[in-house]
Amino acid sequence: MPKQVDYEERRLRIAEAVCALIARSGMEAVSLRDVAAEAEVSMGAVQRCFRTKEDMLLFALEHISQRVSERANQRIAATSTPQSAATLLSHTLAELALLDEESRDQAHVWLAFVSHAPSSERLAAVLQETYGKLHDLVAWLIHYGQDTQEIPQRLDAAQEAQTLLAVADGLTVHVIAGHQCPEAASAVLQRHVDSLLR
Amino acid sequence: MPKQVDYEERRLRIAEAVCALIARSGMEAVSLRDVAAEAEVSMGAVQRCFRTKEDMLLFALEHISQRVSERANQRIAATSTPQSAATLLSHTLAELALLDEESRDQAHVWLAFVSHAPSSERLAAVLQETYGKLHDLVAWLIHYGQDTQEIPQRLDAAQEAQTLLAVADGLTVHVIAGHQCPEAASAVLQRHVDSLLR
DNA sequence: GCGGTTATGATGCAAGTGCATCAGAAAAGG
DNA sequence: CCTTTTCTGATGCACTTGCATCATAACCGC
Repeated sequence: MPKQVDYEERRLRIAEAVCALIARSGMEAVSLRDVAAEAEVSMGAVQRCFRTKEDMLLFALEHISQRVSERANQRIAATSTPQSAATLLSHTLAELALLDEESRDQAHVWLAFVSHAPSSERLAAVLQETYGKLHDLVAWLIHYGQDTQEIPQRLDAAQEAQTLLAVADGLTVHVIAGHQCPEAASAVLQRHVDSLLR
Repeated sequence: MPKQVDYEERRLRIAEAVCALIARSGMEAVSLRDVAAEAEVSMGAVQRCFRTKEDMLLFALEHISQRVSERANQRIAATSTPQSAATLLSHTLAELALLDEESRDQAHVWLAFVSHAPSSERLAAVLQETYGKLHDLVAWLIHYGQDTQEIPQRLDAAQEAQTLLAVADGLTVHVIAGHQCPEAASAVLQRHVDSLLR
């Protein structure tokens, strides 16, 4: 039996390289050569992992989608010390808004993919699915808050989730566009969550 | 005196072509040749109008920034039949969210520029300025609503303006990403404006 | 007309693109 | 050892890119 290679690991490594490149210099700066250099593999290796460039981008998007979702989910599951539903909600949303320094790259990448969704049906499908999951997550958190009496029953969880997600994404846009600093965005988000309570 | 040409008009024509291309197939599909073809001028003409490609993109961004701002401002100024501050606010925001069919292209273009702002300081500057204007506009509208007693005095106009803008932009993102249809987004926006009244 | 100025668009060019190809390296079984 | 099979990375290729060049065309005051 001949040489065997862990393709999954390499794919991940390449996906990370793609994200780093997008974050650093935008999506149109992503070429197979640059990706290979960034991932410190040869171009041939990249081509072996992904049949086409689009496949590669798609995988990278799936990768960061998964990372974002997972991070939010863990934040909830790993709540050892039981927190109030309100803080859980606001922390989760702050995470989803990708405001902190170390998520900045992911925010760039995410936005880059959104803005290219109209030109690629496959990208659009992944985005749609991820947004669906995030919506369900936020809606669930609101329901939870209603169960603990922190959030008024009269509110429609699904509708409020849409608004909350929109606020989070809008703030991401504002930060990337330089219209707001992350701290101000964080405050706006917090204020809006607070307005749901009471 | 030799041939004279209306450069301003041609620049606008080219800017429109750039926007059409971005909307149709994304920002990395914008090449000087394609722009020239779309604008139905020769490549030489494009090069004469803009020293570099970046200059061209910058002009295109300024163009649509101006269009969006102007449209919102006109909506307000041209209110012959005096409307309630509330409907004025919600209509203006619906316009800013670029939800209707004919603004869809502008939404794509806007988002494309935002996602490239990190790689170009000049683009970022234009975006920042435009966002500043839009914020002031929305804040003014809220103040106006407070003057007419439609919006509670206790609300901080500047803060609510940030949130409203974020909701609008977030919904734009959601529509482009295919997570919501324009009608649903419109409803979310309307609901959030309503929550400010009362 | 004519001269002088400006605009035009075809062409050239070097660099970069995604993808295909293929001689050879590497590894594991015989 | 050698064979067999997988993997590698350099190279080639056709194409596109942004930008520079320049002979020619278009124009207007004279």
